[in-house]
Amino acid sequence: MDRWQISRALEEIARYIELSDPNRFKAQAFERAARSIEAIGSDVVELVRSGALYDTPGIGKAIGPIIVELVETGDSRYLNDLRKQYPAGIFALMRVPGLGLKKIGILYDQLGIGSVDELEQACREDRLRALKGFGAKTQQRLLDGIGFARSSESSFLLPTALEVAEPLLERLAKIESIADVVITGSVRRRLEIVHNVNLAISSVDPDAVVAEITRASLLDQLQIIRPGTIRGRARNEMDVLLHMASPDDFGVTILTSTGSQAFVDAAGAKAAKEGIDTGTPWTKGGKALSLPSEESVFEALGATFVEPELRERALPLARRKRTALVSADELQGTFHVHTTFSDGRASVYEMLDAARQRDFSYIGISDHSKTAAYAGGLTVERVAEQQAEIDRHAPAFAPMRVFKGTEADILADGSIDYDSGTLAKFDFVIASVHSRFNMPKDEMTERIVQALQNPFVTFLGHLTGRLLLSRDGYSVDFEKIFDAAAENGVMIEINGNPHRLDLDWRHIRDALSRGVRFSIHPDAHSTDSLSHVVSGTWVARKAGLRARDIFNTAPVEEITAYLEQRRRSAMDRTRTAARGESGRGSLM
DNA sequence: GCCGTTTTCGGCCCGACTGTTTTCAGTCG
Repeated sequence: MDRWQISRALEEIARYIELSDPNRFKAQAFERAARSIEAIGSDVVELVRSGALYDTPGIGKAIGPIIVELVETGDSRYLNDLRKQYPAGIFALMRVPGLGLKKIGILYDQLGIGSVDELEQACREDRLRALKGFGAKTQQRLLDGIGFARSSESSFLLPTALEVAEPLLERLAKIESIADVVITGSVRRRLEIVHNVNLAISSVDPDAVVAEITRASLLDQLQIIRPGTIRGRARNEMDVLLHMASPDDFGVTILTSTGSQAFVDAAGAKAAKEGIDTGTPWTKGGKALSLPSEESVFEALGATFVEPELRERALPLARRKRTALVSADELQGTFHVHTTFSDGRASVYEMLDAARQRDFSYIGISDHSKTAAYAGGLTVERVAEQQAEIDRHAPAFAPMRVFKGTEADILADGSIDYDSGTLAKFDFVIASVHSRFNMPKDEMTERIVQALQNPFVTFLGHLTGRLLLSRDGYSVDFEKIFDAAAENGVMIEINGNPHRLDLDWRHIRDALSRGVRFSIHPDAHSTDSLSHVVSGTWVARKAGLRARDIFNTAPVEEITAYLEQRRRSAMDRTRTAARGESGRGSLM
């Protein structure tokens, strides 16, 4: 077991303990141990062998032996015993909004509720109200949330689907009877939430392919759902669809199984116009066409290749200049990176090192501001310490430029969580909402617009605050915010955290047309999550953005000049405003 | 369960919000 697997096992134990143990600090101890194991730089096997395990923070005489057992046997009796006490899948109840582990524990102990179906039944029979801590309102709210829980059950974040699709692709590619295989479907279109994984397979012997997949048990519950399409189940319960094609049909199968349906329909219409009969195989003038690649299909349609990310809707297919969508390797650097000064898991040094390994020519560090106490937000004194720490390490990473920033809370009244004097100490300021999410739309819009007018604000962070599959964004008037951002020269962040992907690509075109500029940020809380710039790039590509629409594709000189100029002008404006104030008799 | 220049017990990042209560517990960020 590697440290990630061990960390997941400890997390699972923590969840079970929280179900049953009134002492919440016990569960928290396992959570902390899980974080601690993730954070170790070294190999966990080596950690156990050397005995340094017990020097690791959060690991003592109870958790230590569990880790040793996991390392040595790949299993834990303690965890297995816990698993036996509860029905499999009890944690699916966590998808019901308003249900946490404590309440799930009570529901199971008192009423034997271990699934969403059983919860629904109990609510309809009015049985929850008898429980201490549950009332009529809670019962109704849970009933209302069941639909949401069900709809999210077969929904997966894109990275989860990629974790299924990519290893499967590798294993399929090694099968002798398979000539070629590619990932298609909504995963290829880089949709943020997907319901299944699709692969197109080229083979002259489809029966042999199925036999081999069965033999190697790559998927469970294999089933032919229509001629040429096989469905199976991945270990994480995700549906996988395999689209079989002969080598001459492979291009068509890639296109049709990539979708979207609207785009495929548009391609069908164009085919009809070109005199192509879209049966299997495609024929023209009674002659079968050989279309081994997607490029050859577009060629036959007399149309330019359309990037998969842009295929959500029916585009008119024609010959045109191919759009050069922004690619992740065009990003010269990024901003919005947390460290252990607030809620990040890696130190300033480790983050800078990870940025250098990605060949960034600049990196912007930004920890939370003082109001975000739950995330270890920085007091003004801590800001000074953090900046000193950055200054201490930055020279060693030259010529990479390190920018000192903050992710400052937008408070309920629209003000920023630091005064101008403190804000002036930063190279850049990301302003984000982290509290009071359920404000009425007008108030929330006004709050954000107010923040955009603060001259020190460089970027607007995760505009809607949504968390995919768990929380809708706060309601805002997008047009007003886009206009205010454009007017005040504040860039809108494309937050690449796969749980956020905020701003949504569906809104980006509108923002762009209103003159907004974008910057792709990872919202990194660990060295690994710097890679969220890649998922951020997916969003930008789906919105059709090119490199020139993205701030952080610019070279370091340009970025430095821009940030310096903007900060100077903010300081000038603050001084002018202050003079105006004192002119009216207030003391400064 | 872990931790300790306040060491072997009593704390454990914090606050808003909600629904349940009549002083609080759970959820969510």
